[in-house]
Amino acid sequence: MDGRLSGVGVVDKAVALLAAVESGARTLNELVGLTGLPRPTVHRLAAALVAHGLIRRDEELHYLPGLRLIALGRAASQSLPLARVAQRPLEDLRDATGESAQLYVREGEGRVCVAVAESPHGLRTIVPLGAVLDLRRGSAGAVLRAEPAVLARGFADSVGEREPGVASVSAPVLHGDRVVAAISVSGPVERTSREPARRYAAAVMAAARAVEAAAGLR
Amino acid sequence: MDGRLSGVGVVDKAVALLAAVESGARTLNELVGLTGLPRPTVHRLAAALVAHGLIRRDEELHYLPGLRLIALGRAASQSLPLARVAQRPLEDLRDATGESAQLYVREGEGRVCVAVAESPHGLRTIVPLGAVLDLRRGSAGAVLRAEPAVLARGFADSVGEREPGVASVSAPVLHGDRVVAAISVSGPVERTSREPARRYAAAVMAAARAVEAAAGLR
DNA sequence: TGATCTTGTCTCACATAATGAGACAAGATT
DNA sequence: AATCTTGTCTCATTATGTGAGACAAGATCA
Repeated sequence: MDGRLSGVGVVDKAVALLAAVESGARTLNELVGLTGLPRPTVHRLAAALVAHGLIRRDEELHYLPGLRLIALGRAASQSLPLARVAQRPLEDLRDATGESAQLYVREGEGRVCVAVAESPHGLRTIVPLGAVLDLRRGSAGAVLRAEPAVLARGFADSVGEREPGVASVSAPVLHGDRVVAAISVSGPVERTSREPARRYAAAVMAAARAVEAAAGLR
Repeated sequence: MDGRLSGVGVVDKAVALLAAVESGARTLNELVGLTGLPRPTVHRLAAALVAHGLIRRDEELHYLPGLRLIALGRAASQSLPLARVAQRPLEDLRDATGESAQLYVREGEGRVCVAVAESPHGLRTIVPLGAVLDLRRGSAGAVLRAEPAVLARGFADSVGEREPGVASVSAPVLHGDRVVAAISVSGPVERTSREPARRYAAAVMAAARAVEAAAGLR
């Protein structure tokens, strides 16, 4: 369960249920365990979500993410033109560096991966689309926090900060002087070296410029 | 707003809000108009959803689908192994017929498109991933309703039934004697002719068998 | 075999928690 | 300056969601 509060209890509980189902809970009692809610409450709320297609149940009565979420997820992706427009630059960046490239946007106190281009290597960084990461960690985190030092330099790098063994370099995508997104390359330190910036900073910044141009940001 | 009731009012309202935002409502009053809910209620509920990332607001305070939905949508897709496994057969079917191919599963009194392979033609059928269609219409609807006549024949066809000008042929994907999905080709009647079955039935049924094989259904 | 868990489900008395009319400030139009 | 229209907030009211507990049906035990 994620502990956020919203002022509307039912919504908190319903979202906790969605998160629990997303994270693989299948049986009623698993949902109860994961959310900490009383069983009848889980049952009733889950039933309500099922009625709306946000949760579904298979023939064994297992709870699963509802198919309605597919369309909602699509709508969310499409509501962010930046993600669509960044796809090409991301792929170029991936091809130029050989490493996985991602686009992140800030979301409250976290950051969300909204576009990816995966490295062809067998050993590569994988950040699932939609993944919510810690805003306090990683080079993309530093960018999205709009750290003055980072903005002055035009990029940020990190080694094993968010996850051991992976290094990354990120650059801000700017709209005027506002950071609207962070574009990153990341890969295993074995390939990227302990000073990934030296190798990748230029390419990442170029990609950021490409995204800005494609998005028509001045 | 979709008028479904679930027994938990707050959930109904929250879902109505998600639907409204999905369908493009951007301002508070648009949400009010679309859902029929009182303004303070919309405001409070929307704020709650924003706190959880299911809705987001841009710098102009417009309401937009929340990025959290991206991950949930992914989870929903992945929870349906059939969709992943059907991708190849769908593409083969598309290539064999030149028309768009879709996989539908039943969801309550509707049907949801869970996988697609789009025709290369300029004029083609487009069914967005996650789209919820009428179970009562179209050849895929007949399949998912498990109509005896359809099951006996092994396929269904329709011309201009769900949407004027488009014809389709669908076959059931079976698990034992249970219909678990419908696989379809559809295109403009100008190309498919008024008797699409003659041309496509065999290919669609073959695709259904391929999906069953790939999914390990006996 | 019968006893004991553990499922999912449902009811219902209770008070928490959501409600929504109304008021407010701040822009935008007039 | 007067009038809409935004988004936002409060607060008295009670509708609404709550969850302990009971139930039936399997599963697993002895």
